Amino acid sequence: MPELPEVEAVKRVVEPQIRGRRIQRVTAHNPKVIARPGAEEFCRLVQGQTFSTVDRRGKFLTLHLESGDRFVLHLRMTGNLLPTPGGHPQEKHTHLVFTLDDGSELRYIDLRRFGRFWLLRAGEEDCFTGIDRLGPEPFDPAFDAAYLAGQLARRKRAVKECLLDQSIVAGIGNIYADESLFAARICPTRPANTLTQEEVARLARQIPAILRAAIQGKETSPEEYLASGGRNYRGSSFFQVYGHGGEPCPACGAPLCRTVIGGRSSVYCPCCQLPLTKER
DNA sequence: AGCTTTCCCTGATTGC
DNA sequence: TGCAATCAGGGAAAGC
Repeated sequence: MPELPEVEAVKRVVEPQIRGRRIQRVTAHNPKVIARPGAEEFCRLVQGQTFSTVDRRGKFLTLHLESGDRFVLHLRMTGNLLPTPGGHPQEKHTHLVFTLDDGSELRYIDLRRFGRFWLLRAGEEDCFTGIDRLGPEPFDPAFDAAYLAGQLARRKRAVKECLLDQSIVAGIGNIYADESLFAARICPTRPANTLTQEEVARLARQIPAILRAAIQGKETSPEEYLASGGRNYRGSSFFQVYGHGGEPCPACGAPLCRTVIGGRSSVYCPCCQLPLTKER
């Protein structure tokens, strides 16, 4: 489940491998991963173009082409973007293959087929992908305690659900929502509008800190990335609470609670992240 | 506008 | 051994 740090890791490892490479051919094994335009037109328009830079915004990647055209890509749950040498064995669930001018390939692999590609022409405004509806990047100076307080104050839903809302802040998924709330010592079920100023300030500070640390931990080489099939982010030993329900809290030793919030599996410490009490 | 529900997908796991 | 039910979850869309 790639979130901001994993998508950033993909950007960093993929960009230098495709930049300046000309696309000789595009093969769409599964047309459904191409949301716009149709698969046939997509392949025709992209063929012969040359890759330029790669950008990340929230969990979206934008692969720029030298013409000014660009792909937008969302990996959703199980998408992988994998540069491979020519002749590399093809994995199951490979939906899209870009054959490059040095014989290497850029492949899109996605077990559950939730991921999507969009092609936008040079200068074309993006009102298709959802990037235009994203909230600020967690590293943007605009994402501060005052902004977050304003967003949370008008919502009654659980604070964790708000962190998962991409229009409030971009890039957080289930893992880093739990990790950020643990670091800020806030119970994930707390109604968003009941957080104190201090709690909001802690959360606004911890979110970028947790994500920055995760990005640093995701640094990978092209060889290592290829060997993992583009799934090097699967490791979870790094996490304090995510995936550790029932185990002792790393801070206080109390058993971590597992519950479901907004349909998402959630883990928190019942001792460090106290639920709302009457005094508050 | 905010919130809830449903849908899209397949592999792993569980139950009979 | 085999088959069905359940779960995992990011985001769009529809309905309240």
